[in-house]
Amino acid sequence: MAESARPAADESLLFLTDDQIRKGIEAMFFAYRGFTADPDRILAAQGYGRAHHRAVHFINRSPGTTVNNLLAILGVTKQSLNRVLRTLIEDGLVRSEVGTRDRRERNLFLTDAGAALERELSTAQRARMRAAFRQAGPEAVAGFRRVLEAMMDGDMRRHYMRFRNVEP
Amino acid sequence: MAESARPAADESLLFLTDDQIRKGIEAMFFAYRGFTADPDRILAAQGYGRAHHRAVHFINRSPGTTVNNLLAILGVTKQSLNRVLRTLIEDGLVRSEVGTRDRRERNLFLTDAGAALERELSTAQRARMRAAFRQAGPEAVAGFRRVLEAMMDGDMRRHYMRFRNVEP
DNA sequence: CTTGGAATGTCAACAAGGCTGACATAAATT
DNA sequence: AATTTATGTCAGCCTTGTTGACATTCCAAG
Repeated sequence: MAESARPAADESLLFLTDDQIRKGIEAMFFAYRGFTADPDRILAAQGYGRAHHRAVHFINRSPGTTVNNLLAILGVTKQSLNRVLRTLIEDGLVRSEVGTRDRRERNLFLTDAGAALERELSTAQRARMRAAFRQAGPEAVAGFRRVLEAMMDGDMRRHYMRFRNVEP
Repeated sequence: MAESARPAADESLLFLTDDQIRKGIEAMFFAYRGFTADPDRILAAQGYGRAHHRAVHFINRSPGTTVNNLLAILGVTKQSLNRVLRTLIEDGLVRSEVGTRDRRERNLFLTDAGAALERELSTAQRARMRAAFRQAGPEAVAGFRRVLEAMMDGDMRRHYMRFRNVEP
């Protein structure tokens, strides 16, 4: 805010022009395609889809999670999740145990085979993310995270934040 | 590789640890939900889906674009796109004109009604993006864009970059 | 001019993965 | 004992993706 105020209006807020925002929207669209491309290929080769990936990811992330928990995180209906979960259990990738605390609940775990698939998917996805992070640099990564966190719905931000607080 | 490699490994590369990368992956997942949430509500109320949004968005972005062009950008089959396009044309949101240069081609335009829907969708989506941008600040936005661009597939980056070079 | 091939559209069939509604069961809670 | 909760399951519907086959239109090369 020294001698000239114009640069402040023209430059400091340039990132909020409609055109910049539209660029951001399209960046999000195209980047998400890249984000899912590698796992999609692996999944398709095994007869699975993104829904399976999501389930496997979050079961791995908090082993022993319940069906209800997963429903809240994934934001789908139980019927939809159940269909996916059933195939994963039948195929021996997920193990469903009757809850100890509350025997109505089912605690979900990855089997060794499930963990192997998770690792394969995750490795591919992380490789791309790591390459993008490395290319963009640490400050860009911090900014990336800040913008994404601000873009989440409140509920989702809650899940994103307190994810590790799930009983083992 | 000066006297101490530890600081470089511990701090400067912290953003490349598996845990940081996983955080980035989940941020991307949860943020994309927020990204599409508002348009999804508007679309559902009118009996449309995301596919319609995408078509409307990119026709608005480059009026007169051809079906083939759209196919390349959206990455779906012509049959899939055609179904969406047909309903949009029937509903009077999109106008399809026989190409002048090459009369096999169809040039696609939004009608006034189509432009109105586009505006409604875009306004909602931009509002959220703008709020996120404002909250995160200009440097974060620059980082956000850099990471997303690095995450795109080559093809998609091409579309993202030279988008305005479409004949009018 | 004829023919080959490209661009587009259309029909049919199918699958994944969302959704709703209805209902069953077991277990916890009141 | 009655109710609520967590889960599973059946049936049916929608959107949006896929393949394959085939027609039409029209440019361009022979």
